[in-house]
Amino acid sequence: MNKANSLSDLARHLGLSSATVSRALAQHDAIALKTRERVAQAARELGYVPNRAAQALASGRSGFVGFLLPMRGRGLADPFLGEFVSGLTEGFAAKGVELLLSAVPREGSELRHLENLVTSGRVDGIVLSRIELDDPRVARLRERAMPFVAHGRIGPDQAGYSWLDTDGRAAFSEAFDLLYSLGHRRFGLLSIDDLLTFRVLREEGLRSAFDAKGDPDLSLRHVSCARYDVDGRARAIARLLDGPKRPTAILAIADGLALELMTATQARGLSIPDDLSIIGFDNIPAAAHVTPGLTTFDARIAESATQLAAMLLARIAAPDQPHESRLLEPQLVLRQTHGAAPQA
Amino acid sequence: MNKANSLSDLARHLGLSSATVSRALAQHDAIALKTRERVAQAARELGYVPNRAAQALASGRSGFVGFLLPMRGRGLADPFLGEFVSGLTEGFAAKGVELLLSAVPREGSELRHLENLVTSGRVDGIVLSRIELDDPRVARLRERAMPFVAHGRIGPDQAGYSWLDTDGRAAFSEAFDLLYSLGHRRFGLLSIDDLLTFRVLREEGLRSAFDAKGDPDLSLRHVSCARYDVDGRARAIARLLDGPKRPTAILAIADGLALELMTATQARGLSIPDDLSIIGFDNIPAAAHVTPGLTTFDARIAESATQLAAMLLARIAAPDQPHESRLLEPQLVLRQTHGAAPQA
DNA sequence: ATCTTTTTTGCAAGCGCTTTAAATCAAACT
DNA sequence: AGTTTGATTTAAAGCGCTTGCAAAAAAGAT
Repeated sequence: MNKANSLSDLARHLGLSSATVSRALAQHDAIALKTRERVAQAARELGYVPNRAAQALASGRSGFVGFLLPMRGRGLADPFLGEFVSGLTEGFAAKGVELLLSAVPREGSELRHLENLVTSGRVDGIVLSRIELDDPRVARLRERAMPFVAHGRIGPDQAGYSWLDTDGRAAFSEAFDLLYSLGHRRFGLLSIDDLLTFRVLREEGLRSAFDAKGDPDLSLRHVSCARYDVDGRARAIARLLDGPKRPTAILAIADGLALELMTATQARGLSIPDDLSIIGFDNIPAAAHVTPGLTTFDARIAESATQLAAMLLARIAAPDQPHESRLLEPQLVLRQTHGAAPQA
Repeated sequence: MNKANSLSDLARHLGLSSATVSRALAQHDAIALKTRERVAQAARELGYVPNRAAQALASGRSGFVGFLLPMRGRGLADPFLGEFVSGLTEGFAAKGVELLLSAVPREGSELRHLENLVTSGRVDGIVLSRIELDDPRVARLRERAMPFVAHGRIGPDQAGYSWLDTDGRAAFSEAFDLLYSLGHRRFGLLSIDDLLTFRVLREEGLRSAFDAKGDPDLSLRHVSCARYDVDGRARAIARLLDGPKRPTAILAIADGLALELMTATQARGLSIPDDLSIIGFDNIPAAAHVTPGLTTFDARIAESATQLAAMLLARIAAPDQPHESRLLEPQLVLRQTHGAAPQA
């Protein structure tokens, strides 16, 4: 009962050819069921584990799947990404596939990085997140015929690739309507500069609900900041809070910003929600732990990721199937940062 | 200027043998510098990217490095793991190595999973975290001669493998002394059941500082809970807070527990730090955002991870070098959860 | 100019698996 | 017994790279 370290060891032990053993282990149905069982049994006994590199070279498939981890910002320490990648990992693990975490360098071209990842054959498929309008990565992967799925849509053109998104547009409309019904008329929007589609869609949602009211008393102060610029964020928040006619309700494009806004608000001695109502988006864990608890939308991050993982594996298995898209409805989580508008 | 998809394409284009080209790209110094440059240039122009699977098969090294991601608990949504893995990824990326995130199934043997990872040749090295006393993974990897580094020590035997740890023992002594000097005499310790070495060491640190005082007025209520059991944690916290002679100062083995303790404390209408002082460990981001800010030790998680990455790459490059170990001194971050003991 | 020595390059043999096409075998018909 | 057919298995050719060893070229020594 010595160990079998290669297919041919195993084949010799069984008195079979390595071709048969290979097919048997892959559950090819050209191989008699009895043989398949015999092989599986022997493999188990001899502790045979196939060599991944050899499989990859021969088959052209690495058995890995990639995720581009942006190294600007906080990486996985960002609660959103942490939960997202965790969900991905779990989704893939369920099918025995592993995630390759490919760090996108702070500077240097992300596209070149992606290109290299693809042509080196390190991965069989890729998960794209933080999709931008007309994201060039999508175009590139399509050219290269590399299976991928996107967390988010690239804009008007939503066909020709598989995506999953959370309906931030509907959510922001809903948030506006809620606050309006609570008497708020002076609104603020705290957003980011980047052309990420999620921000564009959420802004649209707010704007359309705002316009739908046709209320002349309504006002909206819209400020935005660079995503990774701490000072810039502080300045944006200051513009929102310190100007004349401060808004009584602010929507933040994501929970991270909402949390910073809360801190800044409290630092100014204002009360939440008595002086200011705040609603965020994502429902990161910290949203529940902060005081008062942040009212926000649950984006079901981990679940989205798990679904994306399954979608990607399906694409890899059948690249010619039509593309699939899913739009999840975020759920409003009512905590303590929203309330009636203050009396003038 | 058509693309070169394989080494031999490139070699043909250059009028060299593929052996020379291979060596040139690897910066072998048996190859003339001029040739190396010529090859590099051509590779760039023809967009040649080596096939990773072929390299792996031929060289016996995959070019990947593995991390076992525990799927019990919150995965990467755990702020500690998120920051840790992020630091790892960054450390490896600096050397062009990618991290394979291998999810350890909720049930099933972690050891078997590890064994499989090793013998399939998917990774050249492994980072182990959450080390237990006499961690069997360490023994296993040693047997298999697979390079690895550990975040933490396995216990008394601290040689024979490379590790990096944060000195939680010293930290907990320091925390105790601080609280003692603030007048606290009734202490609590909120800990976990698992045989993770970090908890054992931190407990030792507290205990030794406690014993060193030899103060008969001192008391210590020590409770612990299963790590992944929400109810269990709540019960443990209740035992700490609701008994007679409630402690006036509690050390939590990690920030996650400290945060839950804070919430529970406030839910009971107690004031922090007026009624109860709390000190945690790790300095996860939430520790700064919570109100009042949590006094804790900065474990420099990301930095530890980055150092571990470098240590692992060094081991892979030179497996016969002596083992290295590093002990980082955590820094006490004074925020608002510690204060003078309440008057009896 | 010849013989060494040192540099530089090439030959060829794998690495361990998958896969195409062909061979073998057993069963089922004439 | 001779075919035919369908079910199984095998031989062999790679996949694209690395690397030990040998050969060729260049440089130095005599």
